[in-house]
Amino acid sequence: MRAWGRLLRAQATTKRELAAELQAEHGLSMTAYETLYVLARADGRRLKRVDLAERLVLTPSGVTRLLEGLEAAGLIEKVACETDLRVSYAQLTDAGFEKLEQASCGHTGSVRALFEEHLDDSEIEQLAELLGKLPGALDEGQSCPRG
Amino acid sequence: MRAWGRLLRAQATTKRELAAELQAEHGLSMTAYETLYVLARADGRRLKRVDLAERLVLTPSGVTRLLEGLEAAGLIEKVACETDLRVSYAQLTDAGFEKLEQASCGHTGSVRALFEEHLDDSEIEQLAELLGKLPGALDEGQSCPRG
DNA sequence: ACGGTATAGTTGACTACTCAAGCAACTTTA
DNA sequence: TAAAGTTGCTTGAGTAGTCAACTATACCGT
Repeated sequence: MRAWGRLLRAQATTKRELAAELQAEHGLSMTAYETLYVLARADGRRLKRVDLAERLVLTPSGVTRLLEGLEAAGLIEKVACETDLRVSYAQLTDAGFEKLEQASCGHTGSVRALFEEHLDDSEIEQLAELLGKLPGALDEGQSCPRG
Repeated sequence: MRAWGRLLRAQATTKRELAAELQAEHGLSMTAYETLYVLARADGRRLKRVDLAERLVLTPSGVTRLLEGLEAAGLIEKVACETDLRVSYAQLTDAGFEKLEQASCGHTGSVRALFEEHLDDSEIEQLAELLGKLPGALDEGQSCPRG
Protein backbone atom coordinates (compact mmCIF):
# COMPACT_ATOMS: atom_id res chain seq x y z
CA MET A 1 0.00 0.00 0.00
CA ARG A 2 2.91 2.28 0.71
CA ALA A 3 4.04 0.99 -2.64
CA TRP A 4 1.26 2.88 -4.37
CA GLY A 5 1.95 6.19 -2.69
CA ARG A 6 5.59 5.88 -3.45
CA LEU A 7 4.97 4.89 -7.02
CA LEU A 8 2.95 8.06 -7.46
CA ARG A 9 5.47 10.34 -5.86
CA ALA A 10 8.60 8.78 -7.22
CA GLN A 11 7.24 9.01 -10.71
CA ALA A 12 5.93 12.54 -10.32
CA THR A 13 9.17 13.83 -8.89
CA THR A 14 11.55 12.21 -11.32
CA LYS A 15 9.36 12.89 -14.30
CA ARG A 16 9.23 16.55 -13.43
CA GLU A 17 13.01 16.85 -13.33
CA LEU A 18 13.61 14.90 -16.47
CA ALA A 19 10.89 16.69 -18.37
CA ALA A 20 12.34 20.06 -17.49
CA GLU A 21 15.76 18.99 -18.68
CA LEU A 22 14.47 17.53 -21.92
CA GLN A 23 12.51 20.67 -22.57
CA ALA A 24 15.42 22.97 -21.85
CA GLU A 25 17.98 21.09 -23.90
CA HIS A 26 15.96 19.89 -26.84
CA GLY A 27 12.57 21.53 -26.70
CA LEU A 28 10.89 18.16 -26.39
CA SER A 29 8.23 17.11 -23.95
CA MET A 30 8.54 13.76 -22.26
CA THR A 31 5.71 12.40 -24.38
CA ALA A 32 7.23 13.76 -27.57
CA TYR A 33 10.48 12.01 -26.74
CA GLU A 34 8.71 8.75 -26.06
CA THR A 35 6.91 9.10 -29.35
CA LEU A 36 10.08 9.54 -31.37
CA TYR A 37 11.57 6.68 -29.45
CA VAL A 38 8.87 4.14 -30.16
CA LEU A 39 8.61 5.24 -33.78
CA ALA A 40 12.34 4.81 -34.28
CA ARG A 41 12.14 1.22 -33.12
CA ALA A 42 9.00 0.42 -35.05
CA ASP A 43 8.91 -1.44 -38.32
CA GLY A 44 9.61 1.08 -41.09
CA ARG A 45 9.77 3.77 -38.43
CA ARG A 46 6.06 4.24 -38.57
CA LEU A 47 3.06 3.28 -36.54
CA LYS A 48 -0.67 3.59 -36.73
CA ARG A 49 -2.05 6.24 -34.46
CA VAL A 50 -4.01 3.68 -32.58
CA ASP A 51 -0.92 1.63 -31.77
CA LEU A 52 0.91 4.73 -30.76
CA ALA A 53 -1.91 5.52 -28.38
CA GLU A 54 -1.55 2.17 -26.70
CA ARG A 55 2.19 2.43 -26.29
CA LEU A 56 2.13 5.94 -24.97
CA VAL A 57 -0.88 5.27 -22.74
CA LEU A 58 -2.78 8.08 -24.38
CA THR A 59 -6.25 8.36 -25.86
CA PRO A 60 -6.63 8.60 -29.64
CA SER A 61 -7.43 12.27 -29.38
CA GLY A 62 -4.35 12.81 -27.28
CA VAL A 63 -2.31 11.24 -30.06
CA THR A 64 -3.91 13.45 -32.68
CA ARG A 65 -2.97 16.54 -30.73
CA LEU A 66 0.50 15.31 -29.98
CA LEU A 67 1.22 14.47 -33.60
CA GLU A 68 -0.08 17.85 -34.73
CA GLY A 69 2.78 19.39 -32.83
CA LEU A 70 5.40 16.91 -33.96
CA GLU A 71 4.33 17.27 -37.57
CA ALA A 72 4.47 21.04 -37.35
CA ALA A 73 8.00 20.66 -36.04
CA GLY A 74 8.84 18.41 -38.98
CA LEU A 75 9.75 15.45 -36.80
CA ILE A 76 7.11 13.12 -38.16
CA GLU A 77 4.81 13.08 -41.14
CA LYS A 78 1.38 11.72 -41.85
CA VAL A 79 1.38 8.87 -44.33
CA ALA A 80 -1.83 7.38 -45.64
CA CYS A 81 -2.22 3.63 -45.65
CA GLU A 82 -2.83 2.19 -49.11
CA THR A 83 -4.98 -0.71 -48.12
CA ASP A 84 -7.12 0.97 -45.50
CA LEU A 85 -8.13 4.54 -46.12
CA ARG A 86 -9.07 5.08 -42.51
CA VAL A 87 -5.60 4.66 -41.12
CA SER A 88 -2.84 7.19 -41.35
CA TYR A 89 0.60 6.28 -40.18
CA ALA A 90 2.87 8.48 -38.17
CA GLN A 91 6.16 8.25 -40.03
CA LEU A 92 9.37 9.37 -38.37
CA THR A 93 11.22 11.81 -40.63
CA ASP A 94 14.99 11.97 -40.91
CA ALA A 95 14.86 15.18 -38.93
CA GLY A 96 12.86 13.38 -36.29
CA PHE A 97 15.34 10.55 -36.15
CA GLU A 98 18.21 12.96 -35.78
CA LYS A 99 16.41 14.86 -33.09
CA LEU A 100 15.92 11.64 -31.21
CA GLU A 101 19.58 10.77 -31.51
CA GLN A 102 20.61 14.17 -30.23
CA ALA A 103 18.28 13.96 -27.28
CA SER A 104 18.77 10.30 -26.64
CA CYS A 105 22.21 10.21 -25.10
CA GLY A 106 21.66 13.11 -22.80
CA HIS A 107 18.30 11.89 -21.73
CA THR A 108 19.16 8.27 -21.15
CA GLY A 109 22.23 9.51 -19.33
CA SER A 110 20.11 11.59 -17.00
CA VAL A 111 17.72 8.76 -16.39
CA ARG A 112 20.54 6.43 -15.63
CA ALA A 113 22.21 8.96 -13.37
CA LEU A 114 19.02 9.60 -11.50
CA PHE A 115 18.45 5.93 -10.86
CA GLU A 116 22.03 5.10 -10.03
CA GLU A 117 22.17 7.91 -7.57
CA HIS A 118 19.67 6.09 -5.42
CA LEU A 119 19.88 2.42 -6.34
CA ASP A 120 22.62 -0.01 -7.26
CA ASP A 121 22.54 -2.13 -10.40
CA SER A 122 20.89 -5.19 -8.98
CA GLU A 123 18.23 -3.07 -7.33
CA ILE A 124 17.46 -1.38 -10.62
CA GLU A 125 17.21 -4.77 -12.24
CA GLN A 126 14.79 -5.90 -9.53
CA LEU A 127 12.74 -2.78 -9.88
CA ALA A 128 12.43 -3.24 -13.64
CA GLU A 129 11.42 -6.81 -13.05
CA LEU A 130 8.70 -5.93 -10.58
CA LEU A 131 7.33 -3.04 -12.59
CA GLY A 132 7.29 -5.30 -15.62
CA LYS A 133 4.64 -7.40 -13.95
CA LEU A 134 2.30 -4.49 -13.51
CA PRO A 135 -0.25 -3.71 -16.20
CA GLY A 136 0.87 -1.58 -19.09
CA ALA A 137 4.09 -3.47 -19.62
CA LEU A 138 4.48 -4.36 -23.25
CA ASP A 139 7.88 -5.64 -24.16
CA GLU A 140 10.46 -3.24 -25.34
CA GLY A 141 14.10 -3.43 -26.22
CA GLN A 142 17.17 -1.35 -25.41
CA SER A 143 17.74 2.30 -24.87
CA CYS A 144 19.33 3.71 -28.00
CA PRO A 145 17.88 3.82 -31.49
CA ARG A 146 20.42 2.39 -33.91
CA GLY A 147 22.03 0.92 -30.75
CA MET B 1 16.80 1.70 -18.19
CA ARG B 2 13.88 -0.53 -18.97
CA ALA B 3 12.99 0.34 -15.41
CA TRP B 4 12.24 3.91 -16.43
CA GLY B 5 9.99 3.02 -19.33
CA ARG B 6 8.12 0.59 -17.19
CA LEU B 7 7.80 3.03 -14.36
CA LEU B 8 6.19 5.49 -16.74
CA ARG B 9 3.79 3.02 -18.24
CA ALA B 10 2.90 1.12 -15.14
CA GLN B 11 2.04 4.33 -13.38
CA ALA B 12 0.12 5.80 -16.29
CA THR B 13 -1.95 2.68 -16.79
CA THR B 14 -2.82 1.99 -13.19
CA LYS B 15 -3.40 5.61 -12.39
CA ARG B 16 -5.83 5.91 -15.24
CA GLU B 17 -7.92 2.99 -14.02
CA LEU B 18 -7.94 4.04 -10.42
CA ALA B 19 -8.70 7.64 -11.24
CA ALA B 20 -11.69 6.64 -13.32
CA GLU B 21 -13.05 4.51 -10.51
CA LEU B 22 -12.52 7.17 -7.88
CA GLN B 23 -14.23 9.70 -10.09
CA ALA B 24 -17.18 7.47 -10.84
CA GLU B 25 -17.80 6.35 -7.29
CA HIS B 26 -17.02 9.44 -5.30
CA GLY B 27 -16.53 12.31 -7.69
CA LEU B 28 -12.95 12.77 -6.55
CA SER B 29 -9.87 13.16 -8.65
CA MET B 30 -6.78 11.25 -7.70
CA THR B 31 -5.14 14.44 -6.50
CA ALA B 32 -8.20 15.45 -4.49
CA TYR B 33 -8.14 12.09 -2.76
CA GLU B 34 -4.47 12.41 -1.97
CA THR B 35 -5.12 15.84 -0.58
CA LEU B 36 -7.83 14.69 1.79
CA TYR B 37 -5.61 11.83 2.75
CA VAL B 38 -2.57 13.85 3.72
CA LEU B 39 -4.70 16.44 5.48
CA ALA B 40 -6.43 13.75 7.53
CA ARG B 41 -3.10 12.52 8.80
CA ALA B 42 -1.65 15.96 9.41
CA ASP B 43 -1.45 17.63 12.78
CA GLY B 44 -4.82 19.25 13.47
CA ARG B 45 -5.96 18.04 10.06
CA ARG B 46 -4.53 21.09 8.45
CA LEU B 47 -1.50 22.02 6.45
CA LYS B 48 0.03 25.09 4.93
CA ARG B 49 -0.44 25.29 1.22
CA VAL B 50 3.25 25.20 0.70
CA ASP B 51 3.61 21.91 2.57
CA LEU B 52 0.70 20.48 0.71
CA ALA B 53 2.42 21.38 -2.53
CA GLU B 54 5.49 19.46 -1.54
CA ARG B 55 3.60 16.35 -0.54
CA LEU B 56 1.42 16.28 -3.59
CA VAL B 57 4.32 17.12 -5.89
CA LEU B 58 2.45 20.14 -7.18
CA THR B 59 3.40 23.77 -7.65
CA PRO B 60 1.92 26.37 -5.32
CA SER B 61 -0.42 27.56 -8.02
CA GLY B 62 -1.56 24.02 -8.60
CA VAL B 63 -2.45 23.82 -4.92
CA THR B 64 -4.36 27.08 -5.05
CA ARG B 65 -6.48 25.80 -7.91
CA LEU B 66 -6.97 22.41 -6.35
CA LEU B 67 -8.10 23.86 -3.03
CA GLU B 68 -10.50 26.21 -4.79
CA GLY B 69 -12.39 23.15 -5.93
CA LEU B 70 -12.22 21.32 -2.63
CA GLU B 71 -13.35 24.38 -0.75
CA ALA B 72 -16.27 24.90 -3.11
CA ALA B 73 -17.23 21.29 -2.44
CA GLY B 74 -17.03 21.96 1.30
CA LEU B 75 -14.36 19.36 1.91
CA ILE B 76 -11.78 21.77 3.22
CA GLU B 77 -11.78 25.34 4.43
CA LYS B 78 -9.31 28.13 4.39
CA VAL B 79 -8.07 29.09 7.84
CA ALA B 80 -5.83 32.07 8.39
CA CYS B 81 -2.73 31.69 10.50
CA GLU B 82 -2.68 33.96 13.53
CA THR B 83 1.02 34.50 13.74
CA ASP B 84 1.78 34.91 10.07
CA LEU B 85 -0.79 36.67 7.98
CA ARG B 86 0.68 35.38 4.76
CA VAL B 87 -0.09 31.76 5.41
CA SER B 88 -3.50 30.23 5.13
CA TYR B 89 -4.03 26.69 6.22
CA ALA B 90 -6.09 24.14 4.38
CA GLN B 91 -8.25 22.68 7.10
CA LEU B 92 -10.08 19.42 6.50
CA THR B 93 -13.76 19.81 7.33
CA ASP B 94 -15.87 17.09 8.89
CA ALA B 95 -17.52 16.64 5.53
CA GLY B 96 -14.10 16.24 4.00
CA PHE B 97 -13.10 13.69 6.56
CA GLU B 98 -16.25 11.72 5.96
CA LYS B 99 -15.77 11.87 2.25
CA LEU B 100 -12.31 10.48 2.70
CA GLU B 101 -13.58 7.65 4.84
CA GLN B 102 -16.22 6.76 2.30
CA ALA B 103 -13.75 6.77 -0.53
CA SER B 104 -10.92 5.26 1.42
CA CYS B 105 -11.96 1.67 1.74
CA GLY B 106 -13.04 1.26 -1.83
CA HIS B 107 -10.01 2.98 -3.16
CA THR B 108 -7.41 1.26 -1.04
CA GLY B 109 -9.20 -1.97 -1.87
CA SER B 110 -8.82 -1.32 -5.56
CA VAL B 111 -5.20 -0.39 -5.20
CA ARG B 112 -4.52 -3.50 -3.23
CA ALA B 113 -6.44 -5.66 -5.68
CA LEU B 114 -4.60 -4.17 -8.61
CA PHE B 115 -1.23 -4.85 -7.08
CA GLU B 116 -2.07 -8.29 -5.76
CA GLU B 117 -3.37 -9.31 -9.11
CA HIS B 118 0.14 -9.05 -10.47
CA LEU B 119 2.51 -9.39 -7.56
CA ASP B 120 2.67 -11.43 -4.39
CA ASP B 121 3.13 -9.91 -0.94
CA SER B 122 6.88 -10.09 -0.75
CA GLU B 123 7.22 -8.59 -4.20
CA ILE B 124 5.01 -5.70 -3.22
CA GLU B 125 7.13 -5.21 -0.15
CA GLN B 126 10.28 -5.18 -2.30
CA LEU B 127 8.74 -2.76 -4.72
CA ALA B 128 7.79 -0.36 -1.94
CA GLU B 129 11.30 -0.65 -0.60
CA LEU B 130 12.93 0.16 -3.91
CA LEU B 131 10.60 3.00 -4.78
CA GLY B 132 11.19 4.41 -1.32
CA LYS B 133 14.78 5.04 -2.25
CA LEU B 134 13.89 7.16 -5.22
CA PRO B 135 13.49 10.91 -4.81
CA GLY B 136 10.14 12.19 -3.65
CA ALA B 137 9.78 9.66 -0.89
CA LEU B 138 8.84 11.34 2.32
CA ASP B 139 7.72 9.02 5.05
CA GLU B 140 4.11 8.22 5.46
CA GLY B 141 2.10 5.90 7.58
CA GLN B 142 -0.74 3.46 6.97
CA SER B 143 -3.64 3.42 4.63
CA CYS B 144 -6.74 4.34 6.60
CA PRO B 145 -7.46 7.56 8.41
CA ARG B 146 -8.59 6.79 11.93
CA GLY B 147 -7.05 3.33 11.23
C1' DA C 1 -25.60 -5.25 -53.27
C1' DC C 2 -26.95 -3.53 -48.78
C1' DG C 3 -27.86 -2.45 -43.99
C1' DG C 4 -25.60 -3.00 -39.44
C1' DT C 5 -21.77 -2.83 -36.74
C1' DA C 6 -17.00 -2.10 -35.68
C1' DT C 7 -12.78 0.62 -36.25
C1' DA C 8 -9.57 4.90 -37.26
C1' DG C 9 -9.27 9.23 -36.67
C1' DT C 10 -10.72 14.20 -35.74
C1' DT C 11 -12.97 18.01 -33.33
C1' DG C 12 -15.10 21.11 -29.55
C1' DA C 13 -15.52 21.91 -24.94
C1' DC C 14 -13.45 21.06 -20.75
C1' DT C 15 -9.98 19.97 -16.74
C1' DA C 16 -5.78 20.06 -14.45
C1' DC C 17 -1.96 21.42 -14.30
C1' DT C 18 2.40 24.72 -15.46
C1' DC C 19 5.17 29.09 -15.63
C1' DA C 20 5.97 33.91 -15.00
C1' DA C 21 4.59 37.84 -12.80
C1' DG C 22 2.83 40.10 -8.94
C1' DC C 23 1.18 41.44 -4.23
C1' DA C 24 1.43 41.21 0.69
C1' DA C 25 3.53 40.11 4.86
C1' DC C 26 7.53 38.83 7.21
C1' DT C 27 12.88 39.17 8.21
C1' DT C 28 17.32 41.16 7.96
C1' DT C 29 20.55 44.65 8.23
C1' DA C 30 22.32 48.67 8.92
C1' DT D 1 12.98 52.41 11.15
C1' DA D 2 13.29 51.96 6.50
C1' DA D 3 15.44 49.65 2.28
C1' DA D 4 16.35 45.16 0.51
C1' DG D 5 15.46 40.59 0.32
C1' DT D 6 12.57 36.37 1.20
C1' DT D 7 8.47 33.69 1.62
C1' DG D 8 3.36 32.41 0.96
C1' DC D 9 0.01 32.68 -1.98
C1' DT D 10 -2.78 34.15 -6.10
C1' DT D 11 -3.61 35.37 -10.93
C1' DG D 12 -3.43 35.44 -16.26
C1' DA D 13 -2.07 32.99 -20.03
C1' DG D 14 -0.72 28.81 -22.01
C1' DT D 15 -0.13 23.52 -22.57
C1' DA D 16 -1.28 18.72 -22.49
C1' DG D 17 -4.28 15.86 -21.94
C1' DT D 18 -9.51 14.03 -21.31
C1' DC D 19 -14.36 12.79 -22.89
C1' DA D 20 -18.27 12.76 -25.94
C1' DA D 21 -19.86 13.33 -30.35
C1' DC D 22 -18.87 13.02 -35.03
C1' DT D 23 -17.26 11.47 -39.97
C1' DA D 24 -15.42 8.14 -42.94
C1' DT D 25 -14.01 3.71 -44.09
C1' DA D 26 -14.09 -1.27 -43.70
C1' DC D 27 -16.11 -5.73 -42.82
C1' DC D 28 -19.95 -9.18 -42.26
C1' DG D 29 -24.36 -11.70 -42.79
C1' DT D 30 -28.16 -12.25 -45.66
